[in-house]
Amino acid sequence: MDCDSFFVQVARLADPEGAGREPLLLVGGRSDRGVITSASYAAREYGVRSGMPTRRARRLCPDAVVVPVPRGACVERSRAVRTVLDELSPVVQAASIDEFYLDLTGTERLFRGEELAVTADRIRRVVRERTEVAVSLGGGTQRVVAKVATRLAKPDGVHVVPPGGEAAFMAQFRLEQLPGIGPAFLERLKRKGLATCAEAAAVEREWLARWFGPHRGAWLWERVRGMDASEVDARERRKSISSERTFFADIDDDDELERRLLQLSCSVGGQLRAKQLRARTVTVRLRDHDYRTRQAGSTQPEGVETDHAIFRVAASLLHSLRHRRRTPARLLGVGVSNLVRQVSAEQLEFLAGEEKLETERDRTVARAVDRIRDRYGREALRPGRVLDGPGE
DNA sequence: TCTGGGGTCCTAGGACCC
DNA sequence: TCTGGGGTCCTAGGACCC
Repeated sequence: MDCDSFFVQVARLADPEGAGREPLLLVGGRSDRGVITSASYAAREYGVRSGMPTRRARRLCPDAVVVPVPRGACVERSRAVRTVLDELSPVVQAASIDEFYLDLTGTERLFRGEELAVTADRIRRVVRERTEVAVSLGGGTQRVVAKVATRLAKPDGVHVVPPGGEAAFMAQFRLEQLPGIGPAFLERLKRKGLATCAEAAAVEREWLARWFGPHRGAWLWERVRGMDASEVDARERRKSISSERTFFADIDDDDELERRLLQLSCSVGGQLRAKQLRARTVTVRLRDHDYRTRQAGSTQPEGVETDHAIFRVAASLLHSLRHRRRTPARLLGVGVSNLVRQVSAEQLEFLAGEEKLETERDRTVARAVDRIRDRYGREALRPGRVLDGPGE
C-alpha cells in the first residue's frame, strides 16, 4: 500500500485554504539549494519529478507554488494510516513514511474467500474514510510483485496480479522500474545489452552470476521472474538515527561548524532518548563544497544517550575529517547506530580509572531537560557553550 | 540542472581471536 | 621461522529507496 503523492496530500490537508487550492503544488525545496520532495499530479505533467533540484523544477513549471515539507503533519498522518491498517491486516510492515506491506496470509476464511482485489479495494476505502489520505494497493504472492503492481494502481486504485501470473506480469517492465536497480546497476546491465525484464529473464542464471556476481546475479534472476522470498516483517527495529543539514551557504569556519555539530547532536540525542535507546557508534558526515562526501565513525564499548557524549565523540571525528581536508563544507550530519536498549540500573564500573563519556548523573540531567522541553517547547532550554567533561 | 534528508543493505580490508 | 582457515567486529564508501 502506497500513499499517492503523500507530501502533497498532507500539505493540502494541513493548509486547505492555501496549498489545498493550488493544483500546481511542489513540496520541498527549503531553499534554492534543495530538491523537490513531491510534486502534484498536475505539476508532473510539466516534467517535474521528486528529487529534482528546486531551481530546475521552477523553470519547468514557473506557475507552481512551492511549500516546505509539513514534517510533523506527515508523521501524524502516517501514524493514523498505520493504525487503520493494523485493524485490517494481521501483519503490517512500514517500509517508509508513506509505504506499507500487508501480509494477508491466513485471512482467506475471515473474508469468506472474497477476491483479493475486493479486499484491497475495501482497505483503500476505509483508509481514505478514516484518514483522508488517498492510497493505492498492489497485490500478489510476492513482495516485489505487489510493490510494482502499486504503480499500475496509482492514483487511488488497486491492481492485483493473480497467482501464477508473476513472470508474465514482470515481463512488461523495463529494468529501471525494478526496485533495487538504480543508475549504477542499470549502466552495467546496459553494457550487457539488457534493457527490459523480459530480456534479462531470457539469460541463463549462470551468465547473470558471472556478469554481476553470485549475489546480484541470483537476485536479478529471481526478480525479473517476480520471485522474492523475503517475508513481510512486522517487528521493525530502528537501526540508526541521523540528522543532517545542507547550509544556505558553505561554511569554512571551524567554530561555526562546531556550533552546527552541537545542534545536530542535540537533535539526534533527543530522538534517541525518546525511543529509550543508547548508541554505541557515532558517525559524522561532511559534504565539501565540491560535493565530495566523507564520513568518519567511532564505536564505544558502551552505549551513550546524552547530547553531550554524542557531541564529544562527534567533535573529535569532525576534527579528524577537517584535518584531512580543510575546505568549505556544504553539509554536516551526525548519526548514531549500533543501538542498544537503555538499562535502568547503572552498569558496573568496568572502566575504573578511564574517563567515562557519560555518567548516570549526566543521563538524569538529559532526561530532565527532555521533560522541560516537552512541556515548554524546544527553545525553553538550549545549549549555551561547548563543555569539555562529563558532569559539567 | 548542480545535486535534500531520512533511512537500509552490501562490500572489502584490517585487526584480532582460536 | 614461516604459515592455515574460520569467525567476528569495526570502518569507509557506495548503491539504493522514498
